Amino acid sequence: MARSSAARGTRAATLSDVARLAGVSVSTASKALNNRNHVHAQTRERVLQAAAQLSFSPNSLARGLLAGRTGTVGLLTSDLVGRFSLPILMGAEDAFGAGQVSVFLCDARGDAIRERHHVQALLSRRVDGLIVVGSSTDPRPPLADAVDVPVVYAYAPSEDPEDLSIVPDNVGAGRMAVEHLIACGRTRIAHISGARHYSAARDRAAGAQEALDAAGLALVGEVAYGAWEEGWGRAAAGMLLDRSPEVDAVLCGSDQVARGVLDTLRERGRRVPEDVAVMGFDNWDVMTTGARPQLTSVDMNLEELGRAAARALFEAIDAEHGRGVRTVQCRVTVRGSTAAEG
Amino acid sequence: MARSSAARGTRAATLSDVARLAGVSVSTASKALNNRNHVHAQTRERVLQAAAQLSFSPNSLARGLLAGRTGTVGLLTSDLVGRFSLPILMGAEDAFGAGQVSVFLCDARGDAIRERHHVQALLSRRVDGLIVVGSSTDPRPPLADAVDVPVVYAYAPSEDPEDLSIVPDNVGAGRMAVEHLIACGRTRIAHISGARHYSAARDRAAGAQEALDAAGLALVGEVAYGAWEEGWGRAAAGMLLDRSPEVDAVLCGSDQVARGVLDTLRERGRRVPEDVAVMGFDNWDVMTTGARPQLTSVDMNLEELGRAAARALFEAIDAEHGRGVRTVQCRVTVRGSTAAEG
DNA sequence: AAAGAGTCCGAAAACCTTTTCGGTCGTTGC
DNA sequence: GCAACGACCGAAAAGGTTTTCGGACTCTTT
Repeated sequence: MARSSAARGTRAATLSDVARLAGVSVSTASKALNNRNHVHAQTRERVLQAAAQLSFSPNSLARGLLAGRTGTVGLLTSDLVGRFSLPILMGAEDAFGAGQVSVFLCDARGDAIRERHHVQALLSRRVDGLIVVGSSTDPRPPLADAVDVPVVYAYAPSEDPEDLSIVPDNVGAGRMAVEHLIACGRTRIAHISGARHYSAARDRAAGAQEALDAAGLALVGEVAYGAWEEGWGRAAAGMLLDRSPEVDAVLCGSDQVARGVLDTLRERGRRVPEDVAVMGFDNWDVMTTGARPQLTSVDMNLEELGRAAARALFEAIDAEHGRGVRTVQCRVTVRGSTAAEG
Repeated sequence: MARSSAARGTRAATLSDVARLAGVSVSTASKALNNRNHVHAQTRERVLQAAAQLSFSPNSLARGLLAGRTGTVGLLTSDLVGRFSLPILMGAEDAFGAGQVSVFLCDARGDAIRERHHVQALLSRRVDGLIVVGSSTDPRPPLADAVDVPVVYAYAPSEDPEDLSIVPDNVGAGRMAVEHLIACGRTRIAHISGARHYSAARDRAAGAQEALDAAGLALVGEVAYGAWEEGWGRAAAGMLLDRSPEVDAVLCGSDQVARGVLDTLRERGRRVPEDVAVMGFDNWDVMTTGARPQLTSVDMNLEELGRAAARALFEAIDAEHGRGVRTVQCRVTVRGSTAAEG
């Protein structure tokens, strides 16, 4: 008895068992189960019945060993707790799940040693490909090991331009946000962002500036960089109102920052959206729908990003491996904090 | 050429390649790499060098096929986006990651069909065990298929008491919370909870009542069941203050509800924690640290729960399969909303 | 009746590793 | 010098599946 638990039965049925029960050879049983050519209908029926009776399920290990393909991919993330890797992971699982692919999940915790360890383990399990999900949109070093399967970097691009990376379009997101505010009739727009050393913060600000330039507008004050926290939003909004009371819209670096800004505006007696429109980034539902009024936000389309990464990996497995950085479009989700009727 | 991408090299090195390069047989190479008995030190060295030169990594499929053990487990979750499955998943990955175990991640999206599909796929990949993570603490039906590997249910217990389930101690959490409030000197405690049809809400309320009884206190008003949302917290707090203005502490069903309660208290001019103490459940950092004042909360110890599930699965694989429902203790994380000096 | 065509089935190799068992060689003790 | 023994290495089987190839059988055609 290899398995020791009393609750569990004997070992799983094998193809030989099915063949024996059906009174045919293993090769015939295999062909019958895989709908291969030239098996008598009656024979096939017997085999199918035998397989059902034994609740046979083919051993993927043996199959993978033979085929040189396992139908598995590795998903290497850097911060499972993080807010961003999760929807990506979800999208990837989604795109794979329909087919015959299973996903190995690994969390490197931002530790290079652990990452190499995981990569080695995945390679030894003969994954068909790898998706590497970063924890911020800042570029990350490529995998340390030589990997003989395709790799797609998601969210954080690889520093090596020869690698294939799929990232959100932060510049476009900034542009879209300002365009939305302008469409709402706002002209005196301020920008309270997150931590300056994040490329996401700088890219969004750059996109916002593009849209302002295109409309012949100027930002109210400077971009206020700080932290991705509500507290920063509250503090920055206070300073903004002191210095530039004429502001009629605040673009915030994240939904959390926006929540803080909303709090300060409320306390200072500014009505949202009548006096000041507010919007954030990320479209994190728990932040946006809990806010008063509900928060307009730019959705970074992370699930779609995950799906795109999965699709790209499929392509790379089956055909040619792409290169360079591809971006995924974002979209504005309008709620009460910018729409007057909200 | 099995692999078609030009960027990738030829197929991975196999043990035969190593043996050939080292000038020994495959069996000797195997023994050398696995530190088996009776291999000449010099021979072993040659083999190791050859393996390094070819960057050989043993094929886990072949190994698993032979050993009857794959060193993989399936992690079946019901809502990957959800807030609760993630830390559990993280803890499980943590406990496994140290060893030689890899994790297959599957998300059933609460769909029974998809769940069966995933279970079948996992079984065909010959996982050594399964962890099933629910999306709420309400009991869930056991897996539909007969599974010949150990299964551990985490967060949501199985309806079958013969299964092994590991869940947070919601009753204890409610008790702890009230004990903390009492320790802070509060005696007029109200409870604004979440949706009534969640066992988590009812269990926490029951635990809270136990602690009140033990202290000879009565709840202010009834338990206010509603929804797990900030909006409900705001509304319920308003009603509470209208009906029972003497209240000096509000225990909230979740951190989100607590955030709403805090908002209303602030607007009504009640100081927190001086006039009214507030606490929540879940200890969701983004909710607790963003709040003003920062929110005291009961941490459900979900990562520990994930680790416990992983450990229990290990035991079940190696030895005997446990049964019944085990609970994981919670702990209070004190912040400014109950501690006067915060 | 014989040959040919077609239909179906089975034997065997292949995938890669581990383990068991047998074999070779040198050495030691008598 | 011979037997026994120890140290080391190699052959082979096992694990489960898929695929190729050849063989056997049936049916048709001449």
